[in-house]
Amino acid sequence: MTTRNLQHDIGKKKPFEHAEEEAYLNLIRTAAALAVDFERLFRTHDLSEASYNALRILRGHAHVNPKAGTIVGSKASGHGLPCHQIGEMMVARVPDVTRLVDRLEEAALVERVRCEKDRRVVYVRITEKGLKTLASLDKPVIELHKQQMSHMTARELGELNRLLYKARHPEQ
Amino acid sequence: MTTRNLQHDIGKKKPFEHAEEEAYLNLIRTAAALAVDFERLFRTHDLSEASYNALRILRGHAHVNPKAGTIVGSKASGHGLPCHQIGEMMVARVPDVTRLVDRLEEAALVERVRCEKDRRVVYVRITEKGLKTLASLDKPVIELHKQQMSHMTARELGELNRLLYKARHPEQ
DNA sequence: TGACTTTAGTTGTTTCAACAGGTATTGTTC
DNA sequence: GAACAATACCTGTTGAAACAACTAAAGTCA
Repeated sequence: MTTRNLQHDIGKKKPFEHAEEEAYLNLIRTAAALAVDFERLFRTHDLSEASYNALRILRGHAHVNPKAGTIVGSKASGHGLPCHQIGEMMVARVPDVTRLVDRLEEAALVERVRCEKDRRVVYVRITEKGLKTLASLDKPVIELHKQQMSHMTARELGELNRLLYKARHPEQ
Repeated sequence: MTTRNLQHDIGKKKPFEHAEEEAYLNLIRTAAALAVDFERLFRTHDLSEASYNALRILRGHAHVNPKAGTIVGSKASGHGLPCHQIGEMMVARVPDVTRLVDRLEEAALVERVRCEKDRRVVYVRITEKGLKTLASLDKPVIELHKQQMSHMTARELGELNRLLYKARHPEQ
């Protein structure tokens, strides 16, 4: 058996000179390959990976009635999250949360509420429609995750998580 | 010591229920974090990650005089690579090689030659200017790779490469 | 309290990615 | 060899990412 690796994958003639370079390209290629499937899934609900991510963050910080799955509190009371906090929590930094929220608001998946205490701040809150959209995606998303990683053992997934975390934290 | 992981990284309140989901988000986040540095580096030479990648592919398939670093063969003879092959070899699939090449040609980093045998095909060839641009990036790129991965052991890099490769090849 | 800095968000502009549709050339099949 | 399909690339259009400049509000400090 010949060892298959990135070099053959991309039709590179010579082996990689530096394992660091190979790791980087491997990372980009794998991330892109897996992301394509999710992009396609999200697009069936007119969402991008970024807008889905933002919605997930907002759901995680909404006051939801666990039984009914509805939002607790009125538009004015139960504030959501300030724009800049959304930006900080996104998996991939988005340098334009304003327009990301614009599009979500356009689709009535979120709503904006100006903060009265600090009038610079705008709270963003997920709507019932946003919750429903996410709910309809929950199962397909988990299933796609499982499908993509079905051939990886639990130990491998754990090790991959550890190495990926370490890779982006040089200081620790 | 508390174990730092993705959950704390993105300010998630609950731990991940599925290791598959965590691995995916870890992957996207790490790839984005590392890519940002390269995007910035490439942009100092008016290149994107995609156009740099295409240039690297074209250099790998050019007939270069190893001593002088110049291109062997005239524009008409030493053909480069057909557009669709470039697309196949990119680390991240680009569904529009034409305009990627358009921009590179605009910047005089590549040139196009229509294939005489099969007139559908257009060969793309890196120019001397393209080679020079790449050459000036070679050292900074390698150094950035090393810097980003300086805290990873050789064993960890090898394991990361193995796991990433496996992650995107469910069939094997 | 008034000048300065910082923070939060918006707006304007340019570039690029994504998708679909179109044209020219070649391959295939009856 | 004519009709059809497949391939290779180009073009048109739309939406979104990237970057910078801008406005408004709040904090800082002499």
